[in-house]
Amino acid sequence: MAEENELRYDPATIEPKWQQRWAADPTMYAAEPVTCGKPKYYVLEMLPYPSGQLHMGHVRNYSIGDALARHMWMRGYNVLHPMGWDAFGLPAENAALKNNTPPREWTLSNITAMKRQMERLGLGYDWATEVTTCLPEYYRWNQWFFLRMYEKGLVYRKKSKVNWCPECATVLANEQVVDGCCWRHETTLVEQRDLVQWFFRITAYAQELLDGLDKLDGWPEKVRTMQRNWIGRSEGTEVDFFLAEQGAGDKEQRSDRTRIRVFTTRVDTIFGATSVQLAPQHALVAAFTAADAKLKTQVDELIEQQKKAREAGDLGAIEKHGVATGHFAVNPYNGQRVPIWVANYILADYGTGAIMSVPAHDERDFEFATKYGLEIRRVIQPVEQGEGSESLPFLSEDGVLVNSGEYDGLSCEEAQKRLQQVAASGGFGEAKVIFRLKDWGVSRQRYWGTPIPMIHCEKDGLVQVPDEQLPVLLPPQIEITQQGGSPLGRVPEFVNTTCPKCGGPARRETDTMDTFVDSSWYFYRYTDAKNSSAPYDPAKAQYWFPIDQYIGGVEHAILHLIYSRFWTKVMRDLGLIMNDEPARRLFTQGMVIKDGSKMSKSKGNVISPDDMIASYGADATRMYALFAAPPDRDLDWQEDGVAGVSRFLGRVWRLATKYAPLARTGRGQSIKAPKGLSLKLLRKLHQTIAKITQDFEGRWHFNTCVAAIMELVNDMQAADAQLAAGDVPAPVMLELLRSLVLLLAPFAPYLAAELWEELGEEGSVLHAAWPKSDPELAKEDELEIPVQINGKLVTVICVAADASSKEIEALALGEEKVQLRATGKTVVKVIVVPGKLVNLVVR
RNA sequence: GCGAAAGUGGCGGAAUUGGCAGACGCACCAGACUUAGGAUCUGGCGGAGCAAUCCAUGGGGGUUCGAGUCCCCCCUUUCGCACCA
Repeated sequence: MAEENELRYDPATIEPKWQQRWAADPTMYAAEPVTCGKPKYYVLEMLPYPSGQLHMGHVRNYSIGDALARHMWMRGYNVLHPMGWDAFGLPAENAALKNNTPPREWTLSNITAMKRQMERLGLGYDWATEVTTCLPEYYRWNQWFFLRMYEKGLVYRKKSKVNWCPECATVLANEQVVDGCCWRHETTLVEQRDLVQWFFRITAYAQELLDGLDKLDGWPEKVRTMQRNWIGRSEGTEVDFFLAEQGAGDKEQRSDRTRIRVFTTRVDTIFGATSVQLAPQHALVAAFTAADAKLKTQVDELIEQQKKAREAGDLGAIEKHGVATGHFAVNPYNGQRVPIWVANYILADYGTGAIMSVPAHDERDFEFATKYGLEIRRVIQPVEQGEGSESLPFLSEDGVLVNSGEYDGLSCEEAQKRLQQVAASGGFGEAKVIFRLKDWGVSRQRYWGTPIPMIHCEKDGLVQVPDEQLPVLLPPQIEITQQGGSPLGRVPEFVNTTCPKCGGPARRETDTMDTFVDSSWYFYRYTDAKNSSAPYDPAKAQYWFPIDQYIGGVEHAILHLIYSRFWTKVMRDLGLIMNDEPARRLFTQGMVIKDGSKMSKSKGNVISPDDMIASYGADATRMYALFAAPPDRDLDWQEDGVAGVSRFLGRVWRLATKYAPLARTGRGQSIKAPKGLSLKLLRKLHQTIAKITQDFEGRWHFNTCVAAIMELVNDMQAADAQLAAGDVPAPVMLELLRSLVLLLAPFAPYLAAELWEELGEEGSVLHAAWPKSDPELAKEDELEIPVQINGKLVTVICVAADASSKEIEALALGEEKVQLRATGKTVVKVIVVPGKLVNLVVR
């Protein structure tokens, strides 16, 4: 029995042994000083929220990052591979409510548990640079940045309609509203409330955020497209229509008139404007309805329709309704009076919340005008009359103006320029670029977040907390309740303070910051995590940045990844870094699914990493996560597959332990002109090295890397009888096993460490040099190449690797099967692709 | 509706530049060893056929000596955007 156990791969023994040894050396995964002279490599996985449990998505994410980090270590790079915790946020407060545990305790104990899981997985992080965002030593720098940004005019406060999630009892950023619902509560409709809020002026960087995307060629096109859409740049013109008051005629002074500013991308069609459409929430509508109860009812109906559509998550499909206000507006270009309508398809928060309606040249306006019988006036004629060019709406900008007074005959493009100039000189409009991107609302009426470091003084107004008073600490003892308003507002010791300017009594700001502030710059902190006098040393950040490879889920394509790009640009403008972008390359891994759908508690299809590790070990679990699918695709978790990888690791273990004694005796001897089995296996080895090395450099198809290692092991195992008979000399065996272990090291670090020791190697496999493929050895001397007739496979011939086309052709034509098929026919053409195939065209 | 990605055995997937379709693994079948192991080893495993062969990469067309790969049309799935004026 005991003897049998020895012949068995037992990760439950091997892995904890190494885990203990590694834990005893905390510098094992530490980066070297910036002066070390090695090229640097910063590999980063997105930091997790400390929910208390790693899920398979984490395991996959970190297995990819860890394999890359280990590979780069072995390639001789100075590697920074850190980990931290995105530790502020609502779940801690919910847990506090449920279990009566303070958020801080709950969060910190979750961190301990998850860190243990990570260590059990054997992930190579330098814990000396660990960042925990809920600790004062971190969040004080959120406050510090807030103040610097305030000083630069990048932080401001305004009363505005905000997205309010009744479930979270707090405000949400635009980015956190998904289909009109809360991103955390997918069925909870977000309400609009009027609140005074703090904002970051991300729109100041809108153009740069957009332009930067073109240079981020190491990012997935998908993510760049999503960000482009989100930023939503649009070039056009703002034009003032004037309210034509009843009876006022044209006598009134232009300056006294009420302006209705509209935004349009097609000012060239303005002579075709037959109405002005206002969003139901437009300020002018409020003025109209105040004097018109019937209109008010109708407008309220429109607002209700919009709300319902939002609820259905389908604002785009809303049926267009509108109501005429009875008021009129004057087109500034031709003085024409057009009716003012209110319509449910006009968005209050885009552009000016008002449009000119040109039914002849806009699909939506056409639909609306048709429905309500509004005039449709063509003002653009196609350059070339073609089929369909006469039908309306005519949307192309490839045309010339008609029915447009002095502008007739101009091309659309020319007309746009001219009309913009006219508007500007006439003082009733201007060329304008607008963005869909809105400023980032960061106020949250929650407890578990970074306190905003501002003070309200009756005498001095808004006053910054002086730097030397940072951090503004979260009060430790607080009763978490579900009632609305800022929880900090209920803690008098927190709220009541003195004004730093006048020394008089004052009140602290009680809002906390959105947790996306925390994750916008955490990766800079890793470079200098213990710094207590600055967020980080700019020299260290400059050495490490940009991040060479960032790895995470595509769900952060907008929120986190746009905020951190913004933050990087702000820090650059504060002189704290030199780079424009945080990460050179971004990799978005696919989801881990089970039976075709996302793992979730409600579906009961959640696979626990702990269970997998307990059954098959960390190596098998990690390796399966890399083997089951290419990393950018979704991965269907199949436990039988993990068992298969575990069996494979067992084969490796048995093979290596069986031949390690022989291999050890080969140390120091050189391999001379290998032949026969030695040559065959060495050739396979060097092909495998080349394949895997290449994959790490570009494609990242780790599934085929693992498959390649399996092929190598299968070849060795198939030769077991010959190996046992001593057909392969000791130095060759050493080369084979040593390289096998090195290739395995990024994917199965525990087994690699164990076998490295078994082979009698000194030092850690982590810093052993990655094997180099010898192209001479990898080259086949004989090739099997297919012979086709008219593209159909007929036979396979064996030729020398350096055979000429003529030789190959002769060989192919001499084949019995070929002759049989070719009799009575003419060989029209012979195609020989050296090293690939022969194709005979016969007729 | 617009845009992107994808569609290959019973399953996950491979085929990096147009060149032997199905590597590697799972599941399954047969056998060996032993006999109760989630063990190991050997062999088989897209379909039809005794076979030679033929048919097969969502469907249809095309380019080519040759197409899973390139082009056109269509279908399905997933994701993103969706009255953005």
